[in-house]
This record gives sequence, C-alpha cells and structure tokens, in this order.
Amino acid sequence: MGETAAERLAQALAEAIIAGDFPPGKRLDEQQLAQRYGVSRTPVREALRRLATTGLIEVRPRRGAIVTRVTPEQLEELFIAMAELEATCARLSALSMSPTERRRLQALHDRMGELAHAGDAAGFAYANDALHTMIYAGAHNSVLAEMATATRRRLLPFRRAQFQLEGRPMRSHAEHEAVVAAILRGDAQGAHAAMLHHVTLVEASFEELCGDAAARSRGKSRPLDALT
Amino acid sequence: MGETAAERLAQALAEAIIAGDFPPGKRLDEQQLAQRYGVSRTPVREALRRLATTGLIEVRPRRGAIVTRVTPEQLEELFIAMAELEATCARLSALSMSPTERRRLQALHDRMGELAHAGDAAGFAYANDALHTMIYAGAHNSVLAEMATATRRRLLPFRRAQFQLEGRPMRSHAEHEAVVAAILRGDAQGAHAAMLHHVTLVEASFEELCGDAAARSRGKSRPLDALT
DNA sequence: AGAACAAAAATTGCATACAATCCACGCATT
DNA sequence: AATGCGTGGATTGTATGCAATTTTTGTTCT
Repeated sequence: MGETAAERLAQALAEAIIAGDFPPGKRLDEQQLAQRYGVSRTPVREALRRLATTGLIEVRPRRGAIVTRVTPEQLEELFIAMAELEATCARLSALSMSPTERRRLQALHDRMGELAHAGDAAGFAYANDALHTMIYAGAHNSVLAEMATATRRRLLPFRRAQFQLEGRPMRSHAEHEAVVAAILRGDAQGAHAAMLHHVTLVEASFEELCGDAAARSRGKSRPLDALT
Repeated sequence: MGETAAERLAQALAEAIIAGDFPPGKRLDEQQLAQRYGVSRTPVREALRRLATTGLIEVRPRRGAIVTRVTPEQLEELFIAMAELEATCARLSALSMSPTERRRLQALHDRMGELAHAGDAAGFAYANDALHTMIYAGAHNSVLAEMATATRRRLLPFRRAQFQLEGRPMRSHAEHEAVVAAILRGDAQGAHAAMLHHVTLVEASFEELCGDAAARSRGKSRPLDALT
C-alpha cells in the first residue's frame, strides 16, 4: 500500500467512468461510493475533487458530483484543442528532437507499418499511444506534454473503438508518415500542418463511427455517451 | 458566506503565495494553517489539494505540502508553453473572430496605445490582461482558453513587476501591433508568428529584470523567487 | 567526533460525529 | 388547479479523534 487510498480510488473511479460503469450525468453519492469501495467518505471526497480537475466529473458546491455531460460542441472543442496541442508538440519536435529520439521515432513508425499491414488493431492502438507520447516528449517541454496527455486521456472514452473501423490503422499509418517525415527532416511548419491534418481526420473518423450522431444532434446540444 | 470555507482558503492561500508571504520551498503545515485561518484541518487539506492542481504547491503523500520551487528550466518551459498556447489562440482568432470581436480588439489596442504614451504602467498592465484574454476568447475554444489562462496565472508571480521596466509598455504595444494587425487581416500564420515573438520578448525582458539571475544560474538549477 | 540505530514526537491519512445546506414533498392560499 | 411556502429527509461541508508513517532526537558503538 505505497499509495494513499484517495489516489487508488481516483484511479479506480476514473477507469469505471471511462469504462462506462457510471453514465454521464450520473450523480456520485459520497456515502454510496464509500460503502462500495470499503472506505470512509473522506478519501472519497478527495478522489472526487481530484477527478474534477481532470474534467471527468463536475462538483457543484453543496450539490454533489456528477459525471460530466459532454455536449457535441464541447467534444468538438476538445478535439480541436488536442489537435492544436499535438501539432505544437510536433512542430517543437521537428526543431529539437535529438538524433536518438529521431531514430526511435522512425523505428516505432516502421513497426506500426507492419502492425497495420498485419491487421493487428489492438497492437496498433497501443503503439499509436506510444508514438504520440514520443512526440510529446520530443518537444522537450513537460508543461505542454502534460496538457497533451491530459487532453488525450479526457478524449479516451470517445476514441476507444476507433481502430476497429475497417482500414483505419492503414490510413492512420499513412497520415503518420507525413508527420514523421516532416519531424525527421526538421520541417517545423510541415510537422505542424501534418499533425493538424491527422487529428482532424481522426475526429472525422470518430463522427463516422457514431453514425453521425454527433453531427445530427449538433443543434440540440444533447450530451453524448462514451463508446463502449 | 455563499462559498465554502475550502474555496475561500484556496483563494486566500493562492494570493498569499503569489504575494510572497510563503516563500518557495516553505512547508505548509496543516494544523498551523488551520489555526491561522480559524478553521479545522479538513478544509485546509481540501484547499491544499486544490492548489496543488494549479501547480502553485506540491503535495507529497504523507510528506506534506510545500510551495513549489520553480527552477529556471521549469520557468523556461512555462514561458514557452504559454507562448505556444497564446500563439495558437492568436492563429485561431485570426481565422474565426467575429467582426464585433475584431472591432473590440482594435479598440482596446488603440486605447492601450494611449495608455503607453501616457506612461500609465498600471493601467497598461490591466488592459494588457484584457487584451490577451480577448485573444483567448476569440479562438472560440474554451479548452484552450482555460489552459492559457491557467498558465498565465501560474506565471503571474514572475511577471508582476514587468511593466515597471522603463519603456516596456511602449515596446509591448509595438509588438501587439503586429499581432493585432495579423488577426484583423485574417493572417493565421502571421498572427501565430507575431504572438510567439511577443511572448519570447516578454520572457527576455523578464530575464533582464532579474539581473540575469535566471540565465546565470541556469546550470545550477537553483529555484527562483517570485518578483515582489 | 561521527555514524548508525531506536524510540519518541510530530505530522499526515483516514474514520466518525456534528452542523449547515439543499431538495422534495405536502399543504395552504390565491 | 397552480403557485408559494414550510417542514422533514437526505446530502454535503466541517470538526475532531485515532491510526499509520515520517521525521527528529537521543543514545550508543566504532
């Protein structure tokens, strides 16, 4: 038990929410959660406050906590923010990645090509995370990296089923090609543009996956569920 | 007392830290703070956790909270992150500001020119915040705006005395000119570049203000104090 | 004298008790 | 019948007590 109970609880709750055990808008009763996880209300409260800072839940003073209802508009903003953050990291990576980092980036990208060809969606998804994380790190700025990973985590519920789309890994790989090539040749503007393009296509693919539910309900601002 | 005690405490502590009442590295004793503010340890704990998420303090499990010691390297990263965030907002503003927003931006910029000429450093500093906030808003992305304001807040202790530098408002105004002009003419790349340039110069001006303490101690990673 | 170990003191984390606020339901009034 | 108000229940916010862990201090041995 190296960590504190509140920390573990926050992790467990985050996973539960992402997994969809608690639907958006669900009220999170402190006493109930305390019983369910076998602790007192104090660490539950601390975990809730912590989750609130990640945007997963909202706590209104004296009115309890609820799982965040994310409207299509907010989702769009999140995707755009992630695109801009990743594009910025890609630009900085093009400028300041070390030779070693560039070699590793190339190696991972090549391996992802094999995975895409082999049709290994799960493996590709895992490696995809590593690739993006590598680009965050290559920017050599922990503040930006932290923001990017946080935003990525926040979008995770909506990107989960992404790579089950037929042919998505192959297309992703092709888009990565432009990003990686630009970074490797030190083309800052090119890396920025290519990454922006890539994430935009990922978002488009997401809307396609939803059966365009997001687009159709755009005007009504109906909150969305995560993909299960 | 509409708000909760923890909320008020967090605000009070943040102001105290920014004002320099608690120097970086200072240990924040829960009991001590509880007595000092006339509440129990519980809201103190909650306030500390909340401040930790803003980066103002650090809480190590079972080892208490300390005011964050920010090294020159971290400060550099914060400045760069802010520059990139603001540049991104400027780029998006160039693309998507409404005519009304553009008019208001122009008006504020003009007014700041008068303030700079009049030598009203305090007024200029206040309007400066409004200008940057306006550009965050013009990006029409609350996620990015939130990140930018948070980073700006976090750098506040180090930018406080900025505009007392002789001639800084005039130079700032000239740099803003390029940013505002690019936004108004819808020049995305130009707005991005101009804003990046501006914030970089602000950072340079900060280092000058420190008597180059930051630059000189770069190799030793000695934490910095805020500007009082 | 300095280092290593042990016990005590202090501080944080968690549990429980109490107080304040919000919400729902019911009743009275218009 | 609908709206406003009041009371009771439920839920969150705060205080305090206890357990666990860290830090300090004192002692002893090299």
